[in-house]
Amino acid sequence: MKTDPELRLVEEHLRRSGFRWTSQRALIVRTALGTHEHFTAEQLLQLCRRLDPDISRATVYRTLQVLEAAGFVAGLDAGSGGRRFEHVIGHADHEHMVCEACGAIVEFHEPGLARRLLGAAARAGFRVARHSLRVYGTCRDCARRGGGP
Amino acid sequence: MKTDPELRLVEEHLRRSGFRWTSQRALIVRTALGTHEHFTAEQLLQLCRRLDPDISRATVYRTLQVLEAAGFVAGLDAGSGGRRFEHVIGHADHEHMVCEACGAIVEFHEPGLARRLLGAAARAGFRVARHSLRVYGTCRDCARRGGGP
DNA sequence: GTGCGTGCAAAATATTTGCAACGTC
DNA sequence: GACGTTGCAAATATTTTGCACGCAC
Repeated sequence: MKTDPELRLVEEHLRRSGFRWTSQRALIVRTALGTHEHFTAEQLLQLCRRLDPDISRATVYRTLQVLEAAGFVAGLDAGSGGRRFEHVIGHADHEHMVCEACGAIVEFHEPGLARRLLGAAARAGFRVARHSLRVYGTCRDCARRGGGP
Repeated sequence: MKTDPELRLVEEHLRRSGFRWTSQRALIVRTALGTHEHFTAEQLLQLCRRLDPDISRATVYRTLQVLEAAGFVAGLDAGSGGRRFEHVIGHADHEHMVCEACGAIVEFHEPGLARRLLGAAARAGFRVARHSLRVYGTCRDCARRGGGP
């Protein structure tokens, strides 16, 4: 099995924070990290169950809380159908475009944006922990198909 | 009662879109616009009930769906305890810094940001309608007082 | 008058919690 | 061995829906 440095990073951090590292948590974290899409708690549960059919829904929810508090996972703007999550590691410095026609979420990278935010914040005496940028509109396909607004 | 131009704007738009303008919708929109920051559906319901104790939870939910589709209200990253919403009107061309220690919300303006977003989006074939940028961290006062993270 | 919108209550979803057993430190 | 974690099931919380009636258009 691939030794995933990101997995190690999470393990390291959780241990240092006084959390225990269990096979369930490893599975959940590995699954979350390996999921490129944005997922709901339920979807993550189903993915995990492919490898461990006995894992409990409650464990997934509880682990997501831990991971969110630790900053390894972040909640997204949810339409209906439950909260969406994404893992944060390795996703540094990217933003999200949300297509309002088809619901697709496209990631994009805007170089230097983070630096400029830090600069603007520093001028206001603000210490930045993280940020959330979301661009709403119409994606290429929907614009072509429907014409859009 | 104050004639709220933003309220008029919403009414105008909804009417034009074929929705009916009812006393309940007026109350919900007025309340949402008058609410400073994020609220859950339940909180909005309680606020509305101070003025109309008979308004139904379902009506608030249904109206929120309409307002969200129309772009007057947007879903936020939800912690636990249900989706959070915020109203969108009047938020043009400035961004928000949110202090996680005291809850203060500081607005700031980052010149050229909108232009760069449009550029990045255009490269991806994305047509931008609006965006939402939120910077989370510690404000000057809280950093000085508590030290922060 | 024609429907959309509303209220109510019930249904469907989503999330949290109590507790005994279990596994990590 | 102590104590955080897990699974299960039940409890809560949140959101949606069916239906009869009322109101905006």
